[in-house]
Amino acid sequence: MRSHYCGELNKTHAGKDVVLCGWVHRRRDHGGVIFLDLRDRDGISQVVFDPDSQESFKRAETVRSEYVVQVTGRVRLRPAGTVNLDMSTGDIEVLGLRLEILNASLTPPIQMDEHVDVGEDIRLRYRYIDLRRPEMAARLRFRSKVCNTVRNFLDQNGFLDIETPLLTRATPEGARDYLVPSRTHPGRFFALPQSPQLFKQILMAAGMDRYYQIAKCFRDEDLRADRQPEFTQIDIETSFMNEEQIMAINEAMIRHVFKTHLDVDLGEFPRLTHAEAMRRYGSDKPDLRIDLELTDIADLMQDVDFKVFSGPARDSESRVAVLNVKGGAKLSRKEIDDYTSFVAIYGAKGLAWIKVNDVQAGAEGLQSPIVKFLSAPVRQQLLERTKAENGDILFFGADKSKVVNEALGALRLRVAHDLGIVRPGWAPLWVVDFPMFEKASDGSLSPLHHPFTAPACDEKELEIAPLAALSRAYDMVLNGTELGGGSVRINRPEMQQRVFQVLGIGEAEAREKFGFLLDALSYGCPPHGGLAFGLDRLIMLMTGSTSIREVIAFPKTQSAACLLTDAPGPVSALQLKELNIRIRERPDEKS
RNA sequence: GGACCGGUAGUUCAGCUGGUUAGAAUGCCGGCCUGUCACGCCGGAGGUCGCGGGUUCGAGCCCCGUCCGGUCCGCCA
Repeated sequence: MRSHYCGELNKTHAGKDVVLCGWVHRRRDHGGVIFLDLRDRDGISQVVFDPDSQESFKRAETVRSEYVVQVTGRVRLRPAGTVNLDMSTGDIEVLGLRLEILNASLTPPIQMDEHVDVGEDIRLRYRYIDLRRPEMAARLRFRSKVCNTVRNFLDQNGFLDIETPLLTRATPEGARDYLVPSRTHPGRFFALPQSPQLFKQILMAAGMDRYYQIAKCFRDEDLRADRQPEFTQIDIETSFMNEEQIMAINEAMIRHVFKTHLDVDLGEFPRLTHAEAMRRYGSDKPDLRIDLELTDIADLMQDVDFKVFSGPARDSESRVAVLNVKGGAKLSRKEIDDYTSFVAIYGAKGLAWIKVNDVQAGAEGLQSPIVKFLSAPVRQQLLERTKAENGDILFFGADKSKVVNEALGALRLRVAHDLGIVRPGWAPLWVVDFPMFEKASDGSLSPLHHPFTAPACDEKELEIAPLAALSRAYDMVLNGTELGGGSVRINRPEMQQRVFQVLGIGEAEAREKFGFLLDALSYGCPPHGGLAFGLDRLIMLMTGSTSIREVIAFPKTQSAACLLTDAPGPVSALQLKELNIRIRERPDEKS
């Protein structure tokens, strides 16, 4: 039907007869001459119809936006002065000799016009039109090409692409599962996998040595701009490699992807320990494009009441830290108030601040509601330790560590974006030496990664001081986004049991839920580890998209619905009966 | 579960302190136009102001509820 894509034509095709198929992007009817911008997946070419070919000219008068047409014509250089430098095909045009209308279109709800941005609900409802837009087509193409590069890279490094089941067991830990009722086992349910974690470990036990999969994962949790209920991971696992080797090969892969598709050299990724990341940036996924850092000052503030900072009474979990915002003294009272409400989202009760006008002038040089509570030596040390200079503003956090980290960590990002001091480019890093466990609000321990992560200590140390134990986990972070995370796994059943124990999962319960894993570890499971990348987030970052939905063909809305198909939908009484399911109250069905 | 923003023509939006017949741009329809490229010019059609209730002489505007879309907190081992 077609000889060329619209976007591939250029000067070298001049004089050639071509057949193009595509959508009418725009029609410009000048009465005696009609221009059609014809668009396909690949780009846009201008087709000209003039009255010399009467039949096609007449037909060209009738076509409208988004009609699907086939054009037979001849490529020619555009007349002098009519070259369009903004178009990749702007040197040429196609003289239309024949025009076939393959299908008509209603007036589209989305204008194919880069100057109008349509609401996202309309875009999702009419996704097939939205995806015709060149930016969207380009993003999906980019995604496809990156996947291809990843597959080739892993294939060349000996990784096998192995599929794991989508119908699997519910795991009560972690995120909420999407459940699938079993017809053949009344009252029982499959769960869609939150990740292929256990299957890939079992593949290692099975001697597959190196595995990868571009895998769909499902989590029934509330959505965000960078979170979808179903999403895609580049899932990787290897045997007989330590964390250094695993990190090296994954770093090489990401570096290769950036070089291939963005011509960016990411260089060697720096490393930060989890503790250092929290201390300096208040975050376990710091954006290193921002130079601002937190400074601890608990020792300086020993004699200062936390009320000065609007914080709760001091205790063993407290942290006192300062964020020095370079050049921030120009912030207005209104802006500071806005930041105060901003940190309140993260639980901070207030936001004390000091504008540094003149470091030499003592209290006189500092503009602040709290400076009167600080002695001269404290002021002096504060300025020295935060490396404050004239024109800076210091923001204080004094609260539970968690609150200080989250509030000042988020403030750091927010202020840097507002002030435009985020360095352009790419800032990758590894975060390592994560703690094994953290204390939940009810006092119980929960794993920081997942319960199959190997500790960096032996069983005895783990038992004595679980909160002090570090894990053999690592996260890859890029520009403040967690791109992927992984670990060396536990490969001996005794250690796995011990970790379950620390987590309060008894032996019987562990057997019931993870017996198959413990068995697999008991029959000669090699040392192994791996990593999983969020493919959607990777593509989002690489394409500069603001939402994960921009790089997914058919995403869900924030309430986890599909506006295109109107899923989830009701099912018939018969279907429910076969599944042995009764709905307690049937909610009003949408018409 | 919670906070905040939004919902008015096919689309993107405006609509003042509650007051006559709800506007603009674009798209759409008709006419004119032989070098445009967001073509231009002339004319025209197009509205359940998300939905339900309330206050009022009177509601797009105020109040209550609800639905939908979005951002965030919680949540996401």
